[in-house]
Amino acid sequence: MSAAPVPARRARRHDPGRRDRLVDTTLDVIAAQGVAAATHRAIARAADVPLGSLTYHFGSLTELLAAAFTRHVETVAERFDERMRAAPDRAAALDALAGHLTGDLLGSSRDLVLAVELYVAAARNPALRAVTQDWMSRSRRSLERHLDPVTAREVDALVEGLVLHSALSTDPMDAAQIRSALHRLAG
Amino acid sequence: MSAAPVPARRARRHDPGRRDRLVDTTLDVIAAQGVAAATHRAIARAADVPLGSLTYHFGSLTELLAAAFTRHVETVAERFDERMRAAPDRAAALDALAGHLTGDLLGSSRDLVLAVELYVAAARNPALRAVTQDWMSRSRRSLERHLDPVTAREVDALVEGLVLHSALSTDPMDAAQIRSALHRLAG
DNA sequence: GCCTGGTGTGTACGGTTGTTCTTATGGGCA
DNA sequence: TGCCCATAAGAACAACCGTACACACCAGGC
Repeated sequence: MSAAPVPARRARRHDPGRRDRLVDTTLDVIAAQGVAAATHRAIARAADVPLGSLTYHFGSLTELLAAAFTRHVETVAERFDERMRAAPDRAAALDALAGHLTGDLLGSSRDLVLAVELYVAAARNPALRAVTQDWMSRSRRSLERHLDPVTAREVDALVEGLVLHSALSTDPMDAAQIRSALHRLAG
Repeated sequence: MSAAPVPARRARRHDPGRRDRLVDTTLDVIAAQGVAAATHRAIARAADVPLGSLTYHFGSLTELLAAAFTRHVETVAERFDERMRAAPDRAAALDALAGHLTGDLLGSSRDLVLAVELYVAAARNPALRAVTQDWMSRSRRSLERHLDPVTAREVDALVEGLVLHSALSTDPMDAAQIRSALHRLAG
């Protein structure tokens, strides 16, 4: 039995777009287990690539996390601005905002979890704070299509609170309550 | 030179109340460096006790973190309820709430940081989520001294959003804006 | 058809972590 | 007074971490 001089198996090869796939997988891992559990090894396992592939494509773990959160913000902010652009007036904008909250963010717990994880990680990581601030300013700009700057800022704060509240509370507010709170604050 | 058969120095002893002091030191470390950096060793260094002392007094790191956050919530919730009890009517309660926000929470970055760190940690840790939910229900009960339940819940969400917003934004809302937003939502 | 450089792969290293364990010690009760 | 156990102390361990590196491979330009 000397037949196996090559114990190592060299399986898959030629995987173009792997870098992109790693960014998506990173978001999956963060959503499922939190940013603290998003280690090189956990992401490599989830993406089914060897460990070394991560440090090849991304200079550091922070760089990878920043790329992942940037992609997520890009997606959500774009979707939200579309909703605001489509709204004909202020009341419709508030309804669209309520729809964005109950549908996009709170409906899928994935987006909600990613938002909170980003908030948390950004509190200590300057590179991620830039991503968060970009998100804040973009969403405020979208709101200002229909609201004055002061109200837009208040609404933005309420929205963040609702997100957090929904993530942690046992009995979060339902869609009707959210809609009514928004109209009371900005109607 | 065989004169030193006892290389280990056994310094301090008899430290009653060390357990309490460890809880306070844990909060200090979390406030200064975040919950992710609140390791056994970091806390032991800050409290100037040996490493083994931590696992002697607390069965696990999670248990210690829960004890620390519980103490913090106890302090803040008690202070807030005092403010609500002292307010004679609804308008005074809203002003007192604004004062609580701008003075207690947002004024000292310590309380603000601890709140956000707790939010984050609670998202993944069931033991800490219980602490958060206790905080939420206590503060809502305090609010209901002057507000109807529905409004209390909305105000609670806005407050959480304001806390998060202040922690992360480059230009947080000032005291006057906060006061006006509260009165608009619940006045 | 070669050659080459970007890509893929596996392993190793130094450091940090939570937790366990053995040993010392002295304050307070019998 | 003398003993004893709750407390204090420090070393040790296995697991896991980010990162570095040496080597294998093959698509595409010559």
